Amino acid sequence: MTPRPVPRSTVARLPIYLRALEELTAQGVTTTSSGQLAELAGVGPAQLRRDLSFLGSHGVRGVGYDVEHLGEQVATALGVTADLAVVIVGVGNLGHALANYVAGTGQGFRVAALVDADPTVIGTVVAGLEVEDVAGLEEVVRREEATVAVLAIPSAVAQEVCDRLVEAGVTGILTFVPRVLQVPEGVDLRSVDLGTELQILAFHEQRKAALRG
Amino acid sequence: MTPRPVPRSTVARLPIYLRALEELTAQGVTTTSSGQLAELAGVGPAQLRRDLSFLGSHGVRGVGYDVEHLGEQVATALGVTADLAVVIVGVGNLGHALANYVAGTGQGFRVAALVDADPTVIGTVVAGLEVEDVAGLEEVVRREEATVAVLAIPSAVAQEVCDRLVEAGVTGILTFVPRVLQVPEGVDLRSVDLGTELQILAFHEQRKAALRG
DNA sequence: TAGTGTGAACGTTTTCACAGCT
DNA sequence: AGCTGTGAAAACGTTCACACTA
Repeated sequence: MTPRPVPRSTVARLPIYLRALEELTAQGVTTTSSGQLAELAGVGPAQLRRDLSFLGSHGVRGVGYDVEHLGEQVATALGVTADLAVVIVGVGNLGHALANYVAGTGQGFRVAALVDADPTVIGTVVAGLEVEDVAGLEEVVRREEATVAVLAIPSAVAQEVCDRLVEAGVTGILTFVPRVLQVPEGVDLRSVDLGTELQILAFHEQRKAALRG
Repeated sequence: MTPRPVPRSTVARLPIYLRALEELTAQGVTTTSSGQLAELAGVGPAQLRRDLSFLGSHGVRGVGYDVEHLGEQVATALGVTADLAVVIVGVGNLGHALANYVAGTGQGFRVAALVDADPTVIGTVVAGLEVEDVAGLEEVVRREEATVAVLAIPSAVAQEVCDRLVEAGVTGILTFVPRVLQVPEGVDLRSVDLGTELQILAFHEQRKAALRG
């Protein structure tokens, strides 16, 4: 056993492999190969084997991988074996969609609480949970022992809410706010921004247009 | 002038720089430095200078960068100077949020059309636009001369809709569907998946827990 | 024989450190 | 004097190609 550190780029692909393995399980497939799995994941076979090698040797030469066993290994590596409590801050359209997504497909997660600042939203029930007042954010985080939060709130209040979450004990934040947030060492921040994604597409559209134009 | 190819990783950061430059403009700042801009963007000064160097030399040694001029250069490089038509497919909570986002902050984009399959949604007005029937997807794409589409629909129909979009002339797709999509050469696909993002956070949470536990 | 696991080659991205310009 | 722009070095990531083994 050689517990090498798993590279960032590999970690980013593990969830895709896990989904592919779940699909295969659902189809009743019990054994797979790096070729098949790579195809499903949209990567090269060599890359897939290299990625999996960081989790240890779980394949059988000449045969392939046991779908169920490999699925367990990937899930264990990702740390999605026990449900992680997630607090969603901001229950507009986006927060609403996120809450339903996590509540629905929640493999490895559960929506621990929903929080908003809008009095017309507080008290309503979304994804089976009553929306609570952001004023009690710290209590909610401590009550649920949540370490992960999702931010779907206006830019203007994002840094303040982020600071309060960290102060209350959150160490992982997924933000949909189009703004750079500052977090202390030891807190992981992942940012998803529609504007950024569209602008990257715009760049490639321009390049393609230039080649023709 | 040396029009070197802009690396992928640099392209991914340009939108962040553009936002930072717009913030500075809003604050009335006319000149900035790699140090200040890097701070706002959350990257190192050397990385920022290297990134900007791919767009040509626009800084002044000993002084810094002209905020307005640099903003124009970055916008031009990204291809967000003229509004790009975007079709949003799927107007559930997520599609709704995306439509409002693009319609609101739309620097470089405009929502050309909204499309859905649900009869109770078709005909309703969202973000100032009437939702159209997905049955007429191809006509909508051609009518608006849209080259970019956003997918916020159920997994089961995603590949089919994707194929139809490509067939109709779309060459850039941003998908929020948790599934690997196949697109032909020449079509750019960017994927955003909440489940993947949360699982990456779970990985880091586990690592931190292991260091303490 | 078929398919894994991995050393080695290759390509990309980041960082350093400083020459060069204003 | 101060900040940019960039060679050179280091770090990181991907792909190749094949030895190895069930």
